[in-house]
Amino acid sequence: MSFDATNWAIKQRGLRPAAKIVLWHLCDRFHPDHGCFPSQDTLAEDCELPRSTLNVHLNDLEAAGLIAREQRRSKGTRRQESTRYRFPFEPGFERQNAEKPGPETGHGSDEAVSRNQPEPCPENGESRVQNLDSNPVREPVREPVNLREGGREASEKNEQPLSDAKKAEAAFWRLVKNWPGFDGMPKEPALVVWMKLTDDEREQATVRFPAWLAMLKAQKKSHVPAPSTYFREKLWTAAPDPVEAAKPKSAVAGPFGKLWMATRFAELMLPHATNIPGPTGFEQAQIRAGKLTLAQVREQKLIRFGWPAVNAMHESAADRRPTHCPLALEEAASDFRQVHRDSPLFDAWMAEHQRRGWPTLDRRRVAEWIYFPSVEDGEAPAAGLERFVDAISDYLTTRRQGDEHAA
DNA sequence: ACCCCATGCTCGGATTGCTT
DNA sequence: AAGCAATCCGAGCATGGGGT
Repeated sequence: MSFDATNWAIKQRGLRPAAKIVLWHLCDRFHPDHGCFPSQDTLAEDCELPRSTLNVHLNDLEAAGLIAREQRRSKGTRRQESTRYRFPFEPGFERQNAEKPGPETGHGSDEAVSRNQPEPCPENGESRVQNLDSNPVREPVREPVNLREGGREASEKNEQPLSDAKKAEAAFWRLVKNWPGFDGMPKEPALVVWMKLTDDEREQATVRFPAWLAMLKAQKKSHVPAPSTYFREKLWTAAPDPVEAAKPKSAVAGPFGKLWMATRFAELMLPHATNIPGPTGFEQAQIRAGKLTLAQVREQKLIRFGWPAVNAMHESAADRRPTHCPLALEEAASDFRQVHRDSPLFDAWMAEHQRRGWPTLDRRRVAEWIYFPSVEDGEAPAAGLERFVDAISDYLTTRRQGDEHAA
């Protein structure tokens, strides 16, 4: 599955609920390297819909330009195979839609570029494949735009806000002039989409472009999506914000695993929150009655409110939901060792928690095996914890500075 | 010839939610 | 409550191919 793809699916608006579910499951079956080709039976089962209804929604999604279907046949046997589904964020999708001549845009090469079977085809109406011209994503030019001299000239001297059309156009050319492979692409669709963005979106698209390119490179993507796709799908939102980029990168980690527990311990090693609520009226009464001491109340409050991030992790873990954990802790976490929840070592760890005033783990709500910093035979948990803290000292320093800065 | 596979499509009926 | 539209569902047929 692809988180990016499902994330994209969930952001689509204006679809019927069931169509959105179909799109989501399609994206769930999408693999960045291999594509997406679930059988209709599989998809229908995923969506808990009958196949007939599934087809209705597939048609809707195709008409909305959110998917393109491509029938496949086995090369050897010519037997029909499950349909391949393409998405707008895939390079092939863009090329099919952008270069196919349309009644309004009028652009496109003479040769067919669709990978669909030539017969039946969109033109003859025997719609076993998509009707490319029904794609509403590609919109007609609403205002004349100068694609050549005007834009380039302006780009040379223009440093003002992107508020009027000419300046926005200039910014467009500055951004795309070095776009990989843009020479051979049609320019107009990209410019049209660009002009529809808000000033703020154009700025974000520009600022984040280098980070986005770097991200593609890191992902070893061989193809850079066309500018029109980048603008239309707002792909820059997937790239780290230059400000946010300074923060540690994270990964999704399951509860009680190495990285999850390392994150939990790292959070506990940070200074606790200071906005701890005072005793409630009931607690004050209990203190007056001698049933509780003020210190006990404060201790309980600290456990409940002192490390909100840890409590949030505990809540997620109760629902078996993972947590985003900083990858900076991964190396230190690799030394963690499994501890059984019914073992004396687990008890010793919880005793260490209590000694430090930390929230403990409930034996009944944890996994059977939990990872803790490695502890030698006869050694107290505190020693293992100390080694872990040493190993992540840089991370903790950065976090403390970050928290101070944020405060 | 018959069956199978994977898909596209249509139809009538049921359900649901909204409006009057 | 009645009417209406949207949505969903199950059944069935068609297409284009392969396998036996």
